[in-house]
Amino acid sequence: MSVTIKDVAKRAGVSPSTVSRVLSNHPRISRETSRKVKEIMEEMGYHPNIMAKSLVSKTTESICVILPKPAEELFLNLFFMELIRGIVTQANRSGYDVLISSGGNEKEEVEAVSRLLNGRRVDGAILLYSRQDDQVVDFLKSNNYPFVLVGRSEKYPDLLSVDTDNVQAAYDATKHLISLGHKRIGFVSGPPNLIVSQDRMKGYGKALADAGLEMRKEWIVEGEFLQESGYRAMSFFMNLPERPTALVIVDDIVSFGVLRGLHELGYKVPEDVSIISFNNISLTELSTPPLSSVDIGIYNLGYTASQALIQTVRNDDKTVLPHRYIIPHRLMIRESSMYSLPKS
Amino acid sequence: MSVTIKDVAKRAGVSPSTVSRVLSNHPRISRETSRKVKEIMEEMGYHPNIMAKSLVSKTTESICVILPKPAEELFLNLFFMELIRGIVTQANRSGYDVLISSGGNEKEEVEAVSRLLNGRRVDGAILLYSRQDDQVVDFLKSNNYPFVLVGRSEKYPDLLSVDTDNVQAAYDATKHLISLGHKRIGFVSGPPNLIVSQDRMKGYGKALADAGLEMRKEWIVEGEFLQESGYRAMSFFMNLPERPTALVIVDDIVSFGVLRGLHELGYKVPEDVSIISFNNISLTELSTPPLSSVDIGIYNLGYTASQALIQTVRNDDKTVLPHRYIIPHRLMIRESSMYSLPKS
DNA sequence: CAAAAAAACGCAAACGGTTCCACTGGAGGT
DNA sequence: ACCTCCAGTGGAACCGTTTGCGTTTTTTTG
Repeated sequence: MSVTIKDVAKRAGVSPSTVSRVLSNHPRISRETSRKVKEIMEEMGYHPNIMAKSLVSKTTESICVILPKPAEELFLNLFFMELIRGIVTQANRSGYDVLISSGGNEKEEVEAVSRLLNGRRVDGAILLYSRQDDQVVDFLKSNNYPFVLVGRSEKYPDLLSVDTDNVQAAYDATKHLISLGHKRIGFVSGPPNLIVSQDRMKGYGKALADAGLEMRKEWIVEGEFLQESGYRAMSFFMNLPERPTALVIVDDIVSFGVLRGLHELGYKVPEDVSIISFNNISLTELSTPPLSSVDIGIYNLGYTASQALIQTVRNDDKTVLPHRYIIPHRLMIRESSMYSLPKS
Repeated sequence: MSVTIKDVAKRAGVSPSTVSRVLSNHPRISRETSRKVKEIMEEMGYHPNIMAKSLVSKTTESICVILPKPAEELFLNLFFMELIRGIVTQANRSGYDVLISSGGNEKEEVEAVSRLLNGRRVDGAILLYSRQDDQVVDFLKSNNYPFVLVGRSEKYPDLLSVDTDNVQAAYDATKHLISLGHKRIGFVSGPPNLIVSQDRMKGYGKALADAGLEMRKEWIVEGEFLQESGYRAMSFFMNLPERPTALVIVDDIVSFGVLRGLHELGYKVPEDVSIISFNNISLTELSTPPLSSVDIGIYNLGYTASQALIQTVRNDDKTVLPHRYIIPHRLMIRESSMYSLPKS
């Protein structure tokens, strides 16, 4: 069928071993033989069978990325595209392939990742999200498989991971609003079991506390990473007797919903309500008004994650050296928070 | 190291062949043996080695999707995320894995796809874009590898492909604008070597012709699938002595740029200029004003593509039955084109 | 110039499965 | 009681590579 190493060997009058050694340019192959074999390979259209190779070498030169539980919801987010782009670019650059997998629920995720790792189809995994108590992490950890987490785990603080300092990022964002004179600052959060929601909430609270401002329960709502969440949050906030004048929002996508809600209720951004959110996906600058956002370097997160993982799996002694890579963030101030509250 | 079929066999007191047969539940294995072997597999934590399996079965149960040339630009688009989501979902559902690959340029794409297919790492490929003269298509076609095209090829009309009827879609969109009373309708196109640009332009032209309207060269601009393109198009259009009153725009992302340009120049949408674009990515409904868009069922495109490909590779006699799947489109009319031109 | 060292290459055993073919034992047919 | 047939299983070759070790050839060296 397809031309194998043996065919090449026969044609070149050498042994298969020699051909193999030419392939991996082994030091003890003569210039001459190497040249000749390569020529014949070219001529016969030889391509190494990757499966056979990984069978014996016990390494697949590929990694997988596990999409979070409700891929249907979250996948919509530009966030993941950016991340994947970073991962794929880096991986391909290092000669690795990337395999994408998703599961309808956490159990299916575990099954998928088990099939992939246990079946030796991939060398390692990248997890795009860290839930509070993640079965996938448990699995990977207990089987001692190489993996890197984009985010962080509370249960295992010492994992190989790449993350944003979300507490600090939220702190900075909140402080920015405070510096504009706001005293009543609300927070629109994501799913409470996501570490990222918790961290950002924490930074928000810390900034308020440091400024001597009160943090009111009714100024905090939880939701999903969906536009609807922002929209619903608005009808709630705006019916309050005492409304927040500024909002920290857990994700840009939610901000879009907030924007729409505010618009429909007749409020102006930033005059009536100033807002700032996280991730700085493209499009934040295109909304009206353009959204202030904390750029967390998504592409970079993916790129770094891939790099860290591949470095680990390449390491022969397979010791996963735990390390937390923190990707720097920075505030992108745009119109949605370019308004200082008049002193009243 | 890891528990193999032989370990299980030994422990169960049967031969490896039998274990293998249990795995693929071969008809001629007794209930009893099957039960027992399965029990032992469970107990020992056996997982089949996928590489070994594909080495002999010559099938990998995985496909790859090739990201278009400048992944860095286009990847940004929500379009691809939706598509990939559809592909991955369907593939996983059919027990297939999906491998993502990108290349810096067309040659690298060919190399990647060659490595993957020739190296027997994947069974088939999905191409996300059809350029005018695509080397990847040439490669796949001439090597007789199974693949499906999302889009269409002019060179080979008879490929397995899934597509939108872009001519008709553009026709419908344009006709919609005409029905609102517009006579001066412009077109913002994408890269001219992309079939999709050409088709949409064709439909646009056809609708104009059918309505007896003129199609002026200066009302057509070409660009990229980028916001900037839309932005630039606006400064051009709006400096024309005779400006179009409505625009058909090749992609939603470009519309966002158009919107910004128009906003900065002080024009109102839809009163001064009505616009409609293609793809209906989420966020079209969130812009101000919400964008009219032709929904082309992106997720469905991906889902169908994956289905078609897997069906093909599963077919033993590997004959790729050419077929064009057309995914239906539909107009989503929103505020950006909800304005009838006053009779003047 | 012989011996030792180095260089270049071949042999064969893996890697973990699948599958064709052969073998066994019991059921059914005559 | 003998033959046939078939369900159930085992044996062994093979898929296409890699690699440790041994063998041959060449070069170096005393």
